[in-house]
Amino acid sequence: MLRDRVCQKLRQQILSGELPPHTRLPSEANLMKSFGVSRVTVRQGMRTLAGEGLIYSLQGRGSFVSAPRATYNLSALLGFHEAMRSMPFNATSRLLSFRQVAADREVAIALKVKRGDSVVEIRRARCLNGRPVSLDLSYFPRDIGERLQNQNLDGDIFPLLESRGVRLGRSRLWIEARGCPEAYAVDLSVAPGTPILQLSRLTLSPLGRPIDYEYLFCRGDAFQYKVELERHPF
Amino acid sequence: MLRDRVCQKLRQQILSGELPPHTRLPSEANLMKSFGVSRVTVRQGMRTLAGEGLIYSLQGRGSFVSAPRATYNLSALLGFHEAMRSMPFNATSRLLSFRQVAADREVAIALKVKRGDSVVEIRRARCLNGRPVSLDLSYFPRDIGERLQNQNLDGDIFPLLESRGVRLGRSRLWIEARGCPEAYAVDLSVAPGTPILQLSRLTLSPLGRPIDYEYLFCRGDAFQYKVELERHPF
DNA sequence: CAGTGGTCTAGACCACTGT
DNA sequence: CAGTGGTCTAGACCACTGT
Repeated sequence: MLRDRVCQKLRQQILSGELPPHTRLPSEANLMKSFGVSRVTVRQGMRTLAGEGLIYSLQGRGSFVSAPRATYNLSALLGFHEAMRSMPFNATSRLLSFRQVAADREVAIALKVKRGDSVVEIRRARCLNGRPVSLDLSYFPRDIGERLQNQNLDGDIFPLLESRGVRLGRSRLWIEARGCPEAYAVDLSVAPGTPILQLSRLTLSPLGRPIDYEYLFCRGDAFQYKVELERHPF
Repeated sequence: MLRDRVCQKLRQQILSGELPPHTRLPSEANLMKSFGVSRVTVRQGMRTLAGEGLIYSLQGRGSFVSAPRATYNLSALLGFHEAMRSMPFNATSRLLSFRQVAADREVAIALKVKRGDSVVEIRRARCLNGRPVSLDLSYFPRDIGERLQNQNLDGDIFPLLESRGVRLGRSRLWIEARGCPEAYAVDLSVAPGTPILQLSRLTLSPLGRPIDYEYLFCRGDAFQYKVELERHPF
């Protein structure tokens, strides 16, 4: 179909990052010419992309690439790629480092190990449409972290752990807003001090053993987070 | 706008129940004539309604009224009307009975009262677009149920309770499929034995006191239920 | 076969934005 | 003012369904 050609071309350019967020798309008149189709057909294609959340239009000004704002349902206990699978975004991860470190106070308490005990730290950057949206710092008890050694960590860790015999149960989540620490500013492409969301998530085995304590430093403009809440916090 | 006239007229007919689910709408050609608009305008209106989930189209056959299939997020601890507020459906409730009864075994355990103790029972029918979708049986400890006496129970009970000083905390939910009991078949407009969903929901105060034990007998074709799950039940 | 929705064209007038 | 997206018309050809 003609309209699909318009969709696919623009979608590819957006998902690849070639057209970054808030870029103006060619005008409808230009798209008519370059694709050799009528205006209705151009508009049907644009409407499809708008429905996917990839573009938005402003009368008198033009159509623009949306900033990806995926809904990340944190209570479903899904990894980043699992959660993004149903979204019209191109989700990628990049392993930054994998090392053994001494547990600091917070990590030690969360993972129920002694302060200074050796734990496995994994740092990864998550991208949507080629732009960084979050930085993940995960800490695992040593015996569990070792099962991830020499694995491909560009995907989700949860399914990987499960395939290696680690069962997951429930997780607990804390959310706060803070200024972006200098150490993470470059990887997130924001200025230090920019308000970001920090999520801390502890995932437990079905029997309550700590499996993973994770910090996510998230650009606030990238996600909508969803957490099922009690009616009133108490 | 012309297309809005098409939308509004059809939407009103669907929400009022005048056009029941699976009814064929007038053909696009007929709508063009009766509204005096072009085909594109008719189709834009139809697309809006399809986006709202109110109609669906089959090539070569026609366009039809959708069966309302709302997503009812049960874990959010919302009442029926609260949950439906964002849906394009016309949600109504009807009080069937309000009485004091002796607690049977299951209710007594759930509400932590003695078997045979007096509890308040409220029976209500819930409708979407004028058609019955579920039958609710709610049981309250007597002191709480009494606060609902002489209240308007056509809306949600949760906000009503809260306005009368009862705080709600969390709820637990059980789901099962069963044949529709004869006693409820008429109110649900199904034949006895038709597979329906039975939900049992116990709602607790923030301090863990049982507030409400509720059975929902739901037509399976009316809802999509959503419950956040643990990764693996255990 | 007649009737349905799916796709597409060429053209019009409009409201709105920015210069 | 020129350029943008928003709405709408009249008409065409098509694939599909049911008789």
